[in-house]
Amino acid sequence: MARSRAQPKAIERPDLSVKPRVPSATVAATPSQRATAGRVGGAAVGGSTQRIVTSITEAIVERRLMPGTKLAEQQIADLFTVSRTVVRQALNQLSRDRLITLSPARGAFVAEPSIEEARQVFEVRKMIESSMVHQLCAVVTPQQVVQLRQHLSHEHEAVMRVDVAGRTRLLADFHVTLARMLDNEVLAQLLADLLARCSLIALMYQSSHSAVHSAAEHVAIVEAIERQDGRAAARLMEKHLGNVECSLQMQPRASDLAAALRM
Amino acid sequence: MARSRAQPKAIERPDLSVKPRVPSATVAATPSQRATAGRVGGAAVGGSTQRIVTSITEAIVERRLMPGTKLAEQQIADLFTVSRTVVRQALNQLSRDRLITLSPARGAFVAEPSIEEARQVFEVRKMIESSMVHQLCAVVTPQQVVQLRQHLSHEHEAVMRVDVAGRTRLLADFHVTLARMLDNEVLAQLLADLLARCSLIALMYQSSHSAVHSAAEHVAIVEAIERQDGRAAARLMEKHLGNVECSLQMQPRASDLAAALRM
DNA sequence: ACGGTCTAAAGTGTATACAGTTGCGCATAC
DNA sequence: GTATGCGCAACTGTATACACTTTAGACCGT
Repeated sequence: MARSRAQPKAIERPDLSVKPRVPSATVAATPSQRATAGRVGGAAVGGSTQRIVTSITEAIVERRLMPGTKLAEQQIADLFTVSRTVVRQALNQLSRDRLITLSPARGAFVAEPSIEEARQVFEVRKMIESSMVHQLCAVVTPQQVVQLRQHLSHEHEAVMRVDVAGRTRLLADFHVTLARMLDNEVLAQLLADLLARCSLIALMYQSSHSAVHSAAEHVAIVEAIERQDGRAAARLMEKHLGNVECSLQMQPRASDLAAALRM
Repeated sequence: MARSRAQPKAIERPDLSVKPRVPSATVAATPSQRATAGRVGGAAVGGSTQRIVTSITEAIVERRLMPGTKLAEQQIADLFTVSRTVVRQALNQLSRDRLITLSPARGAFVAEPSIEEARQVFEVRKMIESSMVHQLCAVVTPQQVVQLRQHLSHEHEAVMRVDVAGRTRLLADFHVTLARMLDNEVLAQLLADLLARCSLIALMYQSSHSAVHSAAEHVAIVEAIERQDGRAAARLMEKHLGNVECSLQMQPRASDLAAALRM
């Protein structure tokens, strides 16, 4: 064996498994799994690639892979028992999703979004989501309100039982759920993309904006939607996102400091 | 040579060249050229890949490649004198940009966005761009107004001299220019992405909404911005996009008919 | 002892080789 | 003459091989 390929299957893997999990599955599943999505029975072309993308995405969102971590191709290839070719495809997709950054000839690293980038992402989210809820108010159905209320109760449960991973996912899913209610897949995917980046941002700048707070604001938004009060809903959404953003900028934290030293 | 590789350099290439062009270069240059962008002197890692992405993107936007056209890997590899490995990377990026669709085990084809998808894209654009101009009105500088006026005059010139490719590019650039004025790269890239898709949509459903009309509406928008009248600007932008969209849906045209027959 | 340079190992970028699948054409049977 | 089945050619998907870049460790010079 010329290189480091040899291990029978996996050695010292940091838990890059593909778990089924709760029946939400939106955030981690969204950014890249659109490209070569289709096909069920036969080939499953992007099958291997997609499996890797999903695993790494989940690993990043769930904080098992910290920002700045190097992702060596051969190492990943060994973990998943595929060739580097497939791994490279996956890394390219992840790079497009802004979850990792590719440094030419040096390798792939888990992204470390800057505070400026965070600001921009939240600004875009405000634009999109305030318009979104505004429009939703005009066309929302009673069933959809019920669905939203159910989601809120799920959020509440997750917060209560201090299920960090679960509540993070649910809090993000809330926004995608709103997008899907407008029957606009383009919007939903766009937002899902931004939310994945937000997950990374949130865990870099350790949001002090507690989950409890977010959940409460979600409740207020849903109430405005139920009243079909578009203006209020839009305003609440903007405020909500502003709060989340503010609680980030407060602390240019450890990980960022480390990044600074590295420069 | 086992396969069809043999031709010295290029044979019967359908004009996939990389032209410098006018100093705008935004639409075609935007969607994918962010991933492995950096580096100037040495390696130029994505260099080859990026060259292919750019060429194909331009070819699609400028109607040299019609929707539904098959893009065979080996053929492209021969044209650019690279291996299929590089071509596949490029095709993956293009697929992520929604400019082509990858059919597993069948190959890559220039995308044929559906009318429904077109509707969704325009809806998202309305959400984003109306908020965008609204915000811009609050922070716009005199220099920026001057810049916008210059852009308008370029549009006017292009329309006058019936420069189809140029005017299409400029009309799209107008929107990206607005985005960049908010100092929000995330927003600009997002919008550029949507605009590339719009180019494809526009040339599939042959917009009857004449360029003259669009240019006139752009003028009205800039005037509102100059007055710093956020409400008016947002309303005008929504109306503008609505007009463009409407003029598409009117005619489910030839290409779409062909697609229908193909099914 | 500290700093610089050289060398070797590791890792990325690209090309090639191979295996599996799809699609098309031809031949044969009805 | 038409329809159906078989076989071959082309092409995609994946693995492997090779070249070049980066990087870290050792050795030498100051």
